[in-house]
Amino acid sequence: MGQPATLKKISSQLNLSISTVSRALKNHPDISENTKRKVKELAALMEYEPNTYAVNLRMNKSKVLGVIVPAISNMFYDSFISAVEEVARKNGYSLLILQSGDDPLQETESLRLCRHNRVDGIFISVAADTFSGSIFSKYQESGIPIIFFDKIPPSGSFDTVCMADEEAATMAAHTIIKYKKKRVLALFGNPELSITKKRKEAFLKVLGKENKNLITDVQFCSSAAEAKKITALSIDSSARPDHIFCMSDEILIGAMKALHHSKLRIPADISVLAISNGFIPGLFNPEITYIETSGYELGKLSVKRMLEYMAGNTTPKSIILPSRLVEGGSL
Amino acid sequence: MGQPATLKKISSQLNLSISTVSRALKNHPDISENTKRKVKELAALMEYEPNTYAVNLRMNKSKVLGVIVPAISNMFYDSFISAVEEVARKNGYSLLILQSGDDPLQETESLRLCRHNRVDGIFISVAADTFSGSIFSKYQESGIPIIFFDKIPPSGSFDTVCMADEEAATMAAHTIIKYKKKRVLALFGNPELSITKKRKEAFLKVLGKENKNLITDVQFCSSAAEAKKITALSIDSSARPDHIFCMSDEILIGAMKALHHSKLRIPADISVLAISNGFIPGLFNPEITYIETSGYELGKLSVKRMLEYMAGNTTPKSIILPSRLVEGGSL
DNA sequence: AACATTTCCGCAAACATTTGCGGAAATGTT
DNA sequence: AACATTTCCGCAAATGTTTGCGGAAATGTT
Repeated sequence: MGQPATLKKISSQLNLSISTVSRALKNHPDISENTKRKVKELAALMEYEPNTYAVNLRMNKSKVLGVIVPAISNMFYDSFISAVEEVARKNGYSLLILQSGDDPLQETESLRLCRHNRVDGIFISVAADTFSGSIFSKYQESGIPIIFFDKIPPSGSFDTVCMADEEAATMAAHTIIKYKKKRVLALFGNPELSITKKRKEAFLKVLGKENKNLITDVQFCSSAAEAKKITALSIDSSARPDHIFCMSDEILIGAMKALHHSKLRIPADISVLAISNGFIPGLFNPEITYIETSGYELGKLSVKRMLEYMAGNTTPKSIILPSRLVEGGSL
Repeated sequence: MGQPATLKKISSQLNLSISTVSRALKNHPDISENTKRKVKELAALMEYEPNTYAVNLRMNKSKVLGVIVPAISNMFYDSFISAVEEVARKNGYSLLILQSGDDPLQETESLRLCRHNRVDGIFISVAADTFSGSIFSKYQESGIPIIFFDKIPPSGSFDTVCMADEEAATMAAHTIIKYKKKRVLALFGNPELSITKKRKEAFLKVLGKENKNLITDVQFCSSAAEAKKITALSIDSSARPDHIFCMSDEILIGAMKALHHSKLRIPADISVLAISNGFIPGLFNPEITYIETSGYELGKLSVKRMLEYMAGNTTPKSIILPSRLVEGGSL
């Protein structure tokens, strides 16, 4: 394996033209079976591998998909990326991965990098502070398909693949009512995110009207540490909640740390319900009951939509992944 | 943002040659400040972005690094990738991510994809079943630098960046002795992996000679489920261990599930010590004492080594990341 | 004013590939 | 045997850059 083989080298060895070799390797009908065989044999021997850059330059496409997430080191995004990688690979695509670090500047920079690397499509879960969709519109106009997943821009008509946020939150609320809880501490994430808004509204819509004698304390926390602090404060107060609802894994982790510090028993003294990717709830004792929002499934759906889009179906779609209740022992 | 701008378009608008525009944008001394200014202004206006493929083709390098891991969805590899992305980005590199799924075939295929995409360097943690380093040697001969991290091939002289496996295991053993444990259930991972071998040997080296009246039960488990089963069996047996040592996060999770099912108290009835990336131990109550092996730090070291290598320092190096004990409440 | 030097820029080749077009040779049709 | 058709292959342009080389114009030196 010295210098990589090229069409030129193969062609000169066989006294053929470059174009003939190129066509032979792609089974072009113009080329006789005989020469095809000879070319393919030599190509295999020389471990020929087409130069992606020349191909991409010529074809003006890259067979690479960009993925932009706030952070790679996060169970949800991991499973998402993992699924995307799997399906993408099967369809001949590779993945370029960028983190935005929840920073709009770095997010824009990542978009630029995607364009710079001429990716064929972009998956993006927007940073917490991304306020406007204008940047995204600009990229879409330039023809490169963008699929938004999980966290989507607040405005604009884009292609989105989301959890059934309303459904999950509604399901959570109904479950809480079913268990006849009296005082609920409801922990939500960053209030600026559409995902938070959607979940909160759906949650309150049910708890507000269906149940008069249920007190709901809604709190926002944008980190596990904050969730821990708020939970600790709440369970030490005179009006201790008998239930905690956590909008995400991160929040669940914070809440559980606070609960561990107290001597409260789950679910006897206080019950817990979360919306989660599924991994974290299983680590606690008892396992936490949760409403599943699978990053893995979301990933699969996203690639599927992307391939569809690239096949020509470009009218914006909003795809929603249904959720389901997974019983643990915390409720 | 219609059709992407090219040097040609800029040059024709300014009545300059392509080469002049190219040079102006790179501050070549041959070009006058005046034309430089004009060119740069128009380039900015047209949102010119050099076509990576043309550049890569011409320069024969890609500014992309390949990362091959058994699975993306794994706390350790996440944090590793996260660190690599951070540092790589700062140095102008992007990341191509592939999973091997612990499958040697897919691993080879991933290597092929890296070559196909003409990456400038590869980071790889080998699949469990990768037996020989011959494939890797072949790639190295072709000039593309490969850095092995965490799980490295059993033979051959390669560039490696590893945890201080011996040190960590030795530290674990000494800690166990210090706490005067009598019966230890020691859970290790896949026995075929060099990382398992190294940790097991170092661990037994200490426990074997320094302490005669300490019984060590060594078991191998290649999944959390298996670890759970083995732990459950062990703690139900007549000779119940008073300590459990877990070689990895995955094993810790399995062991803890078994412990949760029992009524044993930690650390009163049974103590726990793990080698871990740091995230999982903090989720339990009490938090598990662990010896830290930071994927994040490993990632930083790996990129550093890669850059060094690409700068010309190509004599193989074996870099080791020291470990430290993090006190929880499980011991 | 004649020459040497510097400043600034363009020509053209090269990177590896794809593909429309044209054309020679072989085969088929009267 | 003359013509039409098919089979098989090469020419050349195009993709967007980078860069060695050469050369005209401007400036500097006697």
